[in-house]
Amino acid sequence: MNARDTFKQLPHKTIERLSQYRRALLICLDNNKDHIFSHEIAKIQHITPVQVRRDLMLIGYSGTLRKGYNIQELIDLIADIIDSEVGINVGIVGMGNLGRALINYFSGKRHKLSIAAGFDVNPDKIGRTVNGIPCYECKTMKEIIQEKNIEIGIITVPATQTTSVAKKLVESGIKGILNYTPKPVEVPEGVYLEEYDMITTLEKVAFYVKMENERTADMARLRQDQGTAASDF
Amino acid sequence: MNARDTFKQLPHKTIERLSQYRRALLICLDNNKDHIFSHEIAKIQHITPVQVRRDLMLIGYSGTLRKGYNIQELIDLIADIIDSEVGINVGIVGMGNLGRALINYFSGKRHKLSIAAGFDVNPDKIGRTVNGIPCYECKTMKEIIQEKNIEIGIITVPATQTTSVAKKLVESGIKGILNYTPKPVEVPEGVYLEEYDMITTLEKVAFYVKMENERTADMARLRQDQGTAASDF
DNA sequence: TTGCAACTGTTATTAAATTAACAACTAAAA
DNA sequence: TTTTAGTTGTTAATTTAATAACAGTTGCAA
Repeated sequence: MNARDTFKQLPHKTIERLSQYRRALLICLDNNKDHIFSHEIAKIQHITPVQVRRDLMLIGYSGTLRKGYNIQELIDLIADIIDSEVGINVGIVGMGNLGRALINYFSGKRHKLSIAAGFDVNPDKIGRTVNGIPCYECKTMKEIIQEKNIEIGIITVPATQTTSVAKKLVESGIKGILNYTPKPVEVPEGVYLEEYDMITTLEKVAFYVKMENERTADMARLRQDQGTAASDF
Repeated sequence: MNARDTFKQLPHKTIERLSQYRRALLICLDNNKDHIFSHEIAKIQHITPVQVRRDLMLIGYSGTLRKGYNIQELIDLIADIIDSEVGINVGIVGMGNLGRALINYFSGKRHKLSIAAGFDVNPDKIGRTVNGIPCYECKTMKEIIQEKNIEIGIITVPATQTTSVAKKLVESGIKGILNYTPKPVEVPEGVYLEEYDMITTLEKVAFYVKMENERTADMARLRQDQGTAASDF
């Protein structure tokens, strides 16, 4: 099995972490560091050093015993694995607050992954640019996507429009969809789909905050009871 | 062990899915449905019916054999589990595109979880409201958070500000942080932290699109080779 | 009324992901 | 020179999550 086939079998979670490692490594590089230890990466990512070493083992990268991992080398290797050699173009459907946030946030960060177009139905937005990215009319989606060789579509429209936008993206020959709306979509075999709902994440945080609140309340009550019992003597 | 203690031990993934089930169920309720089958929920969420039934088993909910699950009952039960009885207030630090997107997207969706305040350093934003949510000066964060009993903070500032904002939130007594910036933060024990980086998700999609592209290219090459071989006869 | 198809609920199994354990090595300190 | 502290790399064990298997139930249709 060649290297490329090995990478195909990397655990999904490892793929996510590699992206995160690179993000952290790029920051370290800016700070003029040249080497980094597994426990340093681990601390940044809130995981264990073993996890880091295991991931790096899976991609076949070796560090130096007392110096750790060479940051530039590791960045390059991660790029070899997760980036597409030819580069991939991305389109954002929905140039509202979230669409614009993504563009501003993303632009120029990864040169193998570039946002090539935005789409909207609002005439005020069509024909203008956001951070250099042109906004097109939704009607022209198919032509633009094929013309600009866009392979990934990000959906940031109101939930009522999600289904029809997804349908249109699929018809345009898109290969991957990232859906940021709360309305789940269906895609045919061969189109990779990732959905993210911000409410779910917020509710998860709220749940664990609630748990913690109840735990501390229980403990306070327990202390109180013990206090009362003691004073009964 | 009482019901509440059981819920504490629910798998993390189940918690996330419960939130997603509710989201789907609320839509179904709007469509005047009153019952739903496990395979229907499963299809919406892109998971298996068994997974759904297992999750519902874990929360101790039973459906009817030929009718499926009562949607309203299930919504109420999920609310009992994941919502805080008293309600939880949320603050958003950073009223840029992403912060505003969250407010618009979220407002009024869950009555046990409400965004109570926004914070920014930009004088143009301070004192104004977005969708009814007032924007305060960052300097007053601690007072506002304590005054309004805000327990969760969402960070949507530029990455350069992430660390100092997180520090300030912790000092203000926040219980949970949701960090949407690409810069990881550190929090003390007892503060629940969730981080989400949009670039990671996009890179993941790009990776699997790349894989699929290579797979189809391989297959095309294979067909070509076979064709050549056949024509050699 | 009997059989069948379509569900649910639960246990058993498998798979994925994480963590633990530890050997091997290195550089610096004693 | 020897010891020690601190690393990496890897296998083994454990935990968590997902899937399979299937018994039990119901209502409809033959």
